[in-house]
Amino acid sequence: MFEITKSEPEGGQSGAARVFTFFRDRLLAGDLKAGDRLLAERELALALNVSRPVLREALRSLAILGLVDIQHGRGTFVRSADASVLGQALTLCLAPEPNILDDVLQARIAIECQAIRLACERASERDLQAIASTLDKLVDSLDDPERGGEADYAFHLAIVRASGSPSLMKIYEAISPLLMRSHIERRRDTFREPAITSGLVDAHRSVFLSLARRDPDAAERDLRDHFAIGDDLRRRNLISAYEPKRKRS
Amino acid sequence: MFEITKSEPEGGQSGAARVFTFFRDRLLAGDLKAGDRLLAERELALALNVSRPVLREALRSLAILGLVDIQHGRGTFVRSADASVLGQALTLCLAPEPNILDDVLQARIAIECQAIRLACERASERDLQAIASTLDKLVDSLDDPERGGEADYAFHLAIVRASGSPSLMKIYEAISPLLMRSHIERRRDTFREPAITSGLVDAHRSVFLSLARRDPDAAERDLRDHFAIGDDLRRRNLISAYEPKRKRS
DNA sequence: GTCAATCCGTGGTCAGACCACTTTAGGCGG
DNA sequence: CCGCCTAAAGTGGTCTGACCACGGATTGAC
Repeated sequence: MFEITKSEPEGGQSGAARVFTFFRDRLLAGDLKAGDRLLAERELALALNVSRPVLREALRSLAILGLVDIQHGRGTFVRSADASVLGQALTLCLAPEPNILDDVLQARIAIECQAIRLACERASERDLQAIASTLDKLVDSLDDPERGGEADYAFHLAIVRASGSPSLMKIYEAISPLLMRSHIERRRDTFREPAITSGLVDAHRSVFLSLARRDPDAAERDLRDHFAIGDDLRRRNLISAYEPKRKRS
Repeated sequence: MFEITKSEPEGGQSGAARVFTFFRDRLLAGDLKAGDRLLAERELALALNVSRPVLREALRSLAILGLVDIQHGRGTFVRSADASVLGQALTLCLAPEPNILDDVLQARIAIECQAIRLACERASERDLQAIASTLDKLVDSLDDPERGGEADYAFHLAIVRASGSPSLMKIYEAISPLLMRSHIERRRDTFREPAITSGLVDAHRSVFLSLARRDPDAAERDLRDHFAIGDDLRRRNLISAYEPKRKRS
């Protein structure tokens, strides 16, 4: 009669919360690997001593966090950790803040400046080639705003990847959705004059060269200059948008 | 006969997922503010045209993300955005990586170095006083490892707060749990000799002074030196632990 | 007036049934 | 013998209605 019913707290939680932490800890401990298939809901509910609705509450929560993938008619599978949920969580946390689309650039600068310092130490030849390759794409797509934006992002992402730091990488991925939105909103005002784009390539190239020369201080300085120019450009655009009288003013 | 039953996709999702996104979007849009109380589950289920279990799956997911607070016998309330869930998500994402406790320090350096640059521009007198206050606590608690650790963390947190950047702040809070674990693990090896602690105070003080002088380059340099010393210390400790023959070697 | 028991509204859980989707196994026709 | 097609089995998806557990307010007794 020592059944594990309500008489035992089991960690203080009960019901769905208990099942949720059960699976989460199994995930963290590595008992469940990506691709593993869970038992059917009915069997799991039986095994864990809860009803099916309760089990489903827990599974649904795990699914929201991207830890499992529930497929109708097929089963529930363990998923590898996903950075997209991080991005969503960050977006939710930052949502109430004003001007978040501008502020998130600060996080970007923070990550990239540290990443490029690490990259100067750690980047392999393969990493450098990958960055150089994105630089080529950037040059090729000067006249195409769409592809150009992608190439720009790819360049910076390649730098963060070259840092070899999972933490920096994950955080960078997490802020990417917000960065995208920020980028889109900025491009709405910036009409991308040719003079600017050519300077853009130069800026990227000098960042890359400093990195290839394994000079952390120079690389960070180039990167900061690059960001400062973008910032300045945005400011000037804002001014020129309001200084001459507008129709709806 | 144009009821909103299964004939209308309603965004492609159905059931719990639909309810979840419904509330999430309301949260993002600001229609629901922190502290607001939701309708009772039975009424909500009726209003949203779903059964109570389905509604509960959605609510439970929202609760996991820290967006609502479900209280037995009282009701369900909207919660203000919580960084703790961010920390958990980050921990989950980074869990499979090796040496994550060391690597997360890179993220810390990234955030703090950018934060202190911003703080040099933006910090108010009140911010500076807050930082100075934590510095005093640090001095007071030199002989108490527990309080000393807290004061140390408070000092760095105050700097990030003084940056006035919500993004940096949230990300710093997000990595805090991992930072704590990292700190604990490191202290397990570091026997905190008096000579070190005194140098620690000097390092913090010079960081603060450069910040108070509004000198971004000097402040970042001081900060990086501070981190480098800690890193070096850890390395040296590791070496001294393995260099003389150990029992279990 | 104070304290207690009671009642009501809330979330928490359960059981069983049925629906929808996917896969597979078997039968039927070629 | 091969291939297609249908039916069945297994899975998640949903619903219904009931009951339990907790918190607070109301009401009653002292």
